[in-house]
Amino acid sequence: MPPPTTAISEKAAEIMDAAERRIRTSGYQGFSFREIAADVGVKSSSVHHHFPTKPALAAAVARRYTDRFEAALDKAKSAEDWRAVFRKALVQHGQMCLCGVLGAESGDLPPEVSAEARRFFTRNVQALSRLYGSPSAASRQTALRIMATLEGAMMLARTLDDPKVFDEATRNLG
Amino acid sequence: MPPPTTAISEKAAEIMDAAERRIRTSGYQGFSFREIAADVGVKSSSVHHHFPTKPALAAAVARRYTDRFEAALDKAKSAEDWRAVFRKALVQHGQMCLCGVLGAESGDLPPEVSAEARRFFTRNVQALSRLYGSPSAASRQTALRIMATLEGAMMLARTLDDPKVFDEATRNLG
DNA sequence: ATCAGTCTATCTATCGATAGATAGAATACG
DNA sequence: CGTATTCTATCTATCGATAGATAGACTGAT
Repeated sequence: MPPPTTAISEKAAEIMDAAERRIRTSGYQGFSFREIAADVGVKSSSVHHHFPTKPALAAAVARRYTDRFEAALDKAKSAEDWRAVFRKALVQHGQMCLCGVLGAESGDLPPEVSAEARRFFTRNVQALSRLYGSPSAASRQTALRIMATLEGAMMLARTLDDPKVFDEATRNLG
Repeated sequence: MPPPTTAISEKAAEIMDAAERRIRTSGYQGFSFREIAADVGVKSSSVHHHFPTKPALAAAVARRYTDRFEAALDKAKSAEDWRAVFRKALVQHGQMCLCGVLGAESGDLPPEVSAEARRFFTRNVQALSRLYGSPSAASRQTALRIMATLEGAMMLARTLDDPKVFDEATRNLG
């Protein structure tokens, strides 16, 4: 038996990889089916075969990103652990948080895409606030502040093209 | 005499207003000369008359934004004052920080535009760090952290479509 | 008469999306 | 078994719309 029957084909996963890379670099408006197709070595019509529309592709990419992010945070016990996960996303790929990019242009995104960006932050703020005791205004405030600092630090580090900026901006988070 | 001879014409200013609004909503890739032209009631060729290229227009808008921002911060004496300026930009116009949007897509921006985004953050981090004593690693770290939190909070508030998120995320900044 | 500002008209390039064809693998049937 | 059918993935070709940009004519104020 081949690897346990996957929901999506290998080619579809390659397409999502390319789309994620492009979106995290240039934003939703900044990628095209033709570019993605060229990245994976097919024609744009083949990309449409796997993902009918641009919003559908972007939403699928965002959903997978959120899933992976939550998996990586599964064992996070402190703000420092969260910082490490964000740091890895920035340094390892040299790129912004996917949902941070989408959030920045959220004023003009197809509904299905902005919904995924919203979902990312809603769920992560909830998870983060659980580290700070029972649900309360105080724990939510702390979670929002930390999430804002992490996302802003990624954006600053990318804009100033210096990963050290992330480390400096996120010292003493908790 | 019309209002004291301005460097740029009134129409050029209108064009920059429209461009700023569009960029803050949709990002650099998300606005076009035709849209801007329609916004101010001219043809796209007239926009080209005032600003030869798209990068030139975006860079001019970013430069003006930085100038105005620094003017508004002229009398800022505390992190709380900074917070108020960012808050006004978010609530009054219901939009992201222009340079926050540009920063998010800074991986694929014309050089003259990403240079303006970089300039915004470089100058503001310097100014902010002056509030925290003589130049030092510590004052710079604090400035970077506060700037990251303010920008991230704007993005979160916009994505979650709730201005209160900004207030919660930026409580106890200093 | 000059000159800034606007217009019409047009160019080339690219966009997202669709149609129709084809090759090959998988599946179902007799 | 072998044959017929269906599915998957890709291709070529094309659609209408829109992108940024340019050339040249017109208008109106100084």
